[in-house]
Amino acid sequence: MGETRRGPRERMVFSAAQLIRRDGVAATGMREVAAHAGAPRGSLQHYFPGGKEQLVDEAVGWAGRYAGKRIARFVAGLDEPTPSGLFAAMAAQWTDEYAADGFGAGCPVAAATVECAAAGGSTREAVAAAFTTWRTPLAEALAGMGVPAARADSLATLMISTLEGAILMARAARDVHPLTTAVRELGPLLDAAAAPAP
Amino acid sequence: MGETRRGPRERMVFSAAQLIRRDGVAATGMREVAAHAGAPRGSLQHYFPGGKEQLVDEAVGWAGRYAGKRIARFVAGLDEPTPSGLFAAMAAQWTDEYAADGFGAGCPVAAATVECAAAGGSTREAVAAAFTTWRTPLAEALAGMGVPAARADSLATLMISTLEGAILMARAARDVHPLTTAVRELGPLLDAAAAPAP
DNA sequence: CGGCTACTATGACAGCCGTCATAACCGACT
DNA sequence: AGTCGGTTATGACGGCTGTCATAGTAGCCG
Repeated sequence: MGETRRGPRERMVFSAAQLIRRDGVAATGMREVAAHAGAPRGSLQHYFPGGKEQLVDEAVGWAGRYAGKRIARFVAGLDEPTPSGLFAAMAAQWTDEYAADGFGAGCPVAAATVECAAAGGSTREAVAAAFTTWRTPLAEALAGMGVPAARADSLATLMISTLEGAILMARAARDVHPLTTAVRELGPLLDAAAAPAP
Repeated sequence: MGETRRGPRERMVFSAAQLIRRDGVAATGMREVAAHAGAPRGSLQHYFPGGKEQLVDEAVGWAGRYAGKRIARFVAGLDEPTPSGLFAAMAAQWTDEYAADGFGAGCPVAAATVECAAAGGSTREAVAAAFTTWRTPLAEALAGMGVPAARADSLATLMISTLEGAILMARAARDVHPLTTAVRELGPLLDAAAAPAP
């Protein structure tokens, strides 16, 4: 475990991310977050004086850092480092979860983007930062696999775009098909970019 | 105009779709929909006895049919019909809107998916149907351009996934870059699939 | 003219929300 | 022993939500 050893503050951020990626931002209540984290309700205003917006922002930031750190782990787990293998590992995280626990949850950053991008609060900057903390290590990993620096960032953006969209369609259809299709169709393109120029 | 000539019922569905794609499902109130449509509040329970869920479902269905019908118009507008040209036209609809009106709105189907996929109501089936209504004519258009039937549906899924994800990242960053990147990187792959097999 | 249907109008209701105010606990330090 | 800062506890508040009940109006039809 050790999970429950983390302080109540971090547990609430984690719980907020989990509830947001399942039900969305608006449908996730502050009281619900505290209850899910096993934290006292009174701690909410103590740890998050900025209110719900601060809690959502931190949950989004946590998700972005989590995704960014996973990149290195995925690369380390590959037999031979190829862009298509990395993308397949990223998608497998979702197909595995959907096969094991059902299609109940998506990406919390996507949820916050859909619900808060137009509102103009600080959450829009938080989601932008989260995508950056996700894309940057991904682009660096691609560069380390031989992708020219000029294209690495573009392909990283493409990979995240396609993955997010495939997650969306998979949840809608309750079928991992969009995810497996994305891996199959995009793989050759990614590896071709890593091949040494002729 | 002619727009205002449509009955109040259709106007409310249209307004619901517009508000949902901007603020999300939960943040869009019934009273707000009626006001936006210039329709009397009392008509809500008359035209939508199924409540908010019915209204959201119909808004999602409308959006799916709209996207499906746009495919034929895009194809008709191309100088020479190629998969990459079609994808570019689909993305251009978003880059044009974002350039003209800002990044205030996304895809209503995506919003409904994020917020209602876990709830288990009828909306999840509505979003699944909407994606099908969108993907089917797209796959047929690809097949008409020479893409083998077996791959047409996969590429259609890939195109919608990537487009939805790029819309998401574009709104987060307030930058159309993800959309233009998707078109540039995915174009060659799509056209290669339409080339006659060697 | 009566009546019937389609639509509109309005107010009330219970429920949940985020936020705030206030007070109590509690371990630590001197 | 005392007190002080970091936590927790609890209740209240106003506002908004979806939904319902009820009454009212308009217009066609016999």
